[in-house]
Amino acid sequence: MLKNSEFVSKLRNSGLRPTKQRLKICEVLFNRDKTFHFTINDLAKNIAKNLNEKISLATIYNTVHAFKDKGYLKEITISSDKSYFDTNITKHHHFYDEDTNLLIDCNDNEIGKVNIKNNITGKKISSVEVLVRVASDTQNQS
Amino acid sequence: MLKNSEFVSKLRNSGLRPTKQRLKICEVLFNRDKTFHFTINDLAKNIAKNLNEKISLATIYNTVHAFKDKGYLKEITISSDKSYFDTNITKHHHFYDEDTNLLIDCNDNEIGKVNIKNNITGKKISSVEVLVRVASDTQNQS
DNA sequence: ATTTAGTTTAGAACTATTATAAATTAATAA
DNA sequence: TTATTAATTTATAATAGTTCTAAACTAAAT
Repeated sequence: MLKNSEFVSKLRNSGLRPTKQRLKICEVLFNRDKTFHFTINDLAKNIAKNLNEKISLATIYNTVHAFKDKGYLKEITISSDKSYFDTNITKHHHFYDEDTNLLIDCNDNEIGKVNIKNNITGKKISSVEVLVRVASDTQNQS
Repeated sequence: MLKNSEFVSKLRNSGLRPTKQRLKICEVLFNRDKTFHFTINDLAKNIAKNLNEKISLATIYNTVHAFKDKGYLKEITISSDKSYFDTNITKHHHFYDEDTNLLIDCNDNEIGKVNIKNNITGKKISSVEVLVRVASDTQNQS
């Protein structure tokens, strides 16, 4: 559990003013034991339900994007209509459960290092992401 | 170069009527030497530019989704606002060039087999996809 | 305390996609 | 063939998710 003052300096250090709204969103996102995967919609509902004061939807969008730009969140796109944010910003891969729509972090025990033998000439690799879609045995798979 | 009659049977075999519009879209998509990566927007512009008769945007959406459902196209989602379709429906991975916004197919010479050591209990893997984002050396990478 | 620049907000605007329902076309039956 | 039927196409409306706007507000600097 991070203290409020830690969020304040975290925000200040990245040139973001530690406003009431941003600090509340920090608490929701980062005061957790486990990685948190969420859509903007999830977050907005969570805030509406658990916080006394309301935060405007525009602010939620602005803040999530600001946090993403500053590297505090990673975006994981599952399909054109499902984009998740992840509080785990380390390099890692994901399982996506098609039955429950849940994203699950992988570690190196689960997916070995991806061996990239040839890169595009003149380019630098900026990220490597593996997405393993899973579904229950009985479902029809794509 | 596939013949028109081949598209007709391809469509009939999957329960889709071989309409004028669908056959035109087949030509645009499948009469190519190389894999074709496109967004709906790309395809709509391509059709508007190269075909004499117009095809309604709704039909383009319907057809691409029908082809995807029948397994003639694969969807590759890059980010929440960029979804590509791929005429290469074999299992393969992609490079995504962030400078040019181009998607490039990988083969096994470029990315080795992904080693999934532990799957989620009770689930079956429906797909494994690797996306390698690349950008020119001088750009700032994410 | 005053000023300045950044932030929040509600609601408008925009964009991509899907839905609707009438007109058209393909397939089937007579 | 022609008539019937069911699928498809179409323009447009509706929807949903996100971004924009500009006024009100707030944090930081003077």
